[in-house]
Amino acid sequence: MLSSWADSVAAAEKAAAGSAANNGSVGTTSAPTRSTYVPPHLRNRTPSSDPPAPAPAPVQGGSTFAPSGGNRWVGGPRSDNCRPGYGGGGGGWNNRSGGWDRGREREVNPFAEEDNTEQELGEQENTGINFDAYEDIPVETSGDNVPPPVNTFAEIDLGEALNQNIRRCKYVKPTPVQRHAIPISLGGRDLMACAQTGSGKTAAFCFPIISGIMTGQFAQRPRGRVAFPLALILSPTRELSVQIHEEAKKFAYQTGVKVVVAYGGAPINQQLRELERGVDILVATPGRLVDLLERARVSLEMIKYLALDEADRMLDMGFEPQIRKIVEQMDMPPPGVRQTLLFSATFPKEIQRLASDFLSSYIFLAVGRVGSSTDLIVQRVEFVHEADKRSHLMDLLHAQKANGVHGKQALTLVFVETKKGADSLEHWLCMNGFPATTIHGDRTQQEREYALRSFKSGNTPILVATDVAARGLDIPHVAHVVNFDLPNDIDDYVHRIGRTGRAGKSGLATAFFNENNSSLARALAELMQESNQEVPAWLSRFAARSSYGGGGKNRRSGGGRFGGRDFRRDSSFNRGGSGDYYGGGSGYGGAASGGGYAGGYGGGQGMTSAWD
DNA sequence: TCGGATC
Repeated sequence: MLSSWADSVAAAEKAAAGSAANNGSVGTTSAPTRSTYVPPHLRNRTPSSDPPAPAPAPVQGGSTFAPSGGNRWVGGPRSDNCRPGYGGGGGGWNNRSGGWDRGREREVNPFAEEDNTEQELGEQENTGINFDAYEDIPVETSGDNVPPPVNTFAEIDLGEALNQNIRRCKYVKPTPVQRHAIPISLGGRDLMACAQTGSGKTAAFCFPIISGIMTGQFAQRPRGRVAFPLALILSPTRELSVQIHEEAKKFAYQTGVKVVVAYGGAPINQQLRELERGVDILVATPGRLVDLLERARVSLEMIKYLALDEADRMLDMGFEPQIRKIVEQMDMPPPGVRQTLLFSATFPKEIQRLASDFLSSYIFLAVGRVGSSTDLIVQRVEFVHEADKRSHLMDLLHAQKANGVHGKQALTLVFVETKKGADSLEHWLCMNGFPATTIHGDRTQQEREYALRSFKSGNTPILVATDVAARGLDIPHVAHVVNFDLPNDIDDYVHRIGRTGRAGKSGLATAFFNENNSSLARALAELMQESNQEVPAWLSRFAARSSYGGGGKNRRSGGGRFGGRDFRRDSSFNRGGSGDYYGGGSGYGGAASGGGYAGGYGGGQGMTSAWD
């Protein structure tokens, strides 16, 4: 029993060994300060020979940042016997966006660190991209006049600077979502896209935005106290915004397109200074953006592109008011004037209906996950009473350890329901000899980011997390996701298990189920069946017992193999019935042609696709 | 209910 789990992890680890590490890049992306507006495509013409920048003008509101609140930003994270000491080397706010180092105006090469990483990891790390796994991805598009997909980056005119960054990223061929979404976006169309994280969707919306900003003729934007971004990318968690920012900086390197991130929990002054130096693409979490808008430090008047990542989360109960405020009640241009791109792995139909308020004549795109026909995530459900969860987890971890499955190449991500529960489980694991850390909303931002780094590096190979880590985070080498507490919503389950099995690799997801999870039984059983997983008989019995009579609370919403379905086409939805839960079958399959491999880029061993 | 998201 136990050994079979461990074997699965071992298999997952083996398969996962190919994905290249994606260490966060570090550095500043500061364009030289200019007194007059220069179109982005004319900026940074000769970056390598840029003369040293003149001393920057004094920054409004005090040029030295002093953490006025006192210790919150100064000290390390709380000391835990489990968390390695905070030696000052790796942490600190000045580490990422470089706001403390204003004298240095040259754009830092975001690829520098990665080259080292790749060498460290060695060749075997880079041979595992499973190209075959996505030749038969099911794809559905709907809407009027859908632009045809492309098979290579070369077919798209993204401009030389962007093409060079694509080569630097070692992207060889576009992923399915990129093949479809990029031509749609370049065609100026609004888009609602269902695609799993790890399917390359960040690039899918960043490439067209960057390209559009480079080639577009935009009115001159005043420099000064108010920032006028041309593109806005919103995401539901701070860490995800950080991740998108880091990726976008790579894509925008030496294009002259300036990407700035703004999120809460971090000192705002630094972000304000970045904004004052000019911003083309603003990546933000909703709360901090609202703050900036209310302070009149950002105007959305010039927005040409609006992208919502994890769009279904952004439009659910908790976030919708803030999103409506940003999108509808400030100075954002209306749909049809701006271009709107919505991305998520799941798209409940009710949310699709809400989202259509933000869109104009949009195209719906659904891309199945990699290897959807033979799902690469092995899902297991164990019946575990509440009181037995800890010891059961311990059994799993011991079995993994006995199999030598631990450390950097086999990270274990444990999801729990509450923040207190996360702390308590982390403490308990540490007491029992398993190096663990935790990420949740009660920790300071500094602690959260430190925990994530420590986990990614393998330093703390167990991460106990709330749903803050469920969506979008790109953590290579997560071999095992444990749903210690199952979520109430099947979509959250889909997002959680999506932290493993990335980039066409396999992964293992174990869920602890008991009578408290009855309401999830049906949706879980259906999801597992749909993805060719073994459904325990006892779970089927739970599912039968808790039948809701159709499309009630736990409606299937498109997190499965096919990634969703356009609610505009779903007559049963429009009739208010429930009938077709999956919307599978008929509409799928045609558009994604395989083959067409660009070939020429990185060459040889090091080549990867655009998954990460 | 929980979780996340500004100060």
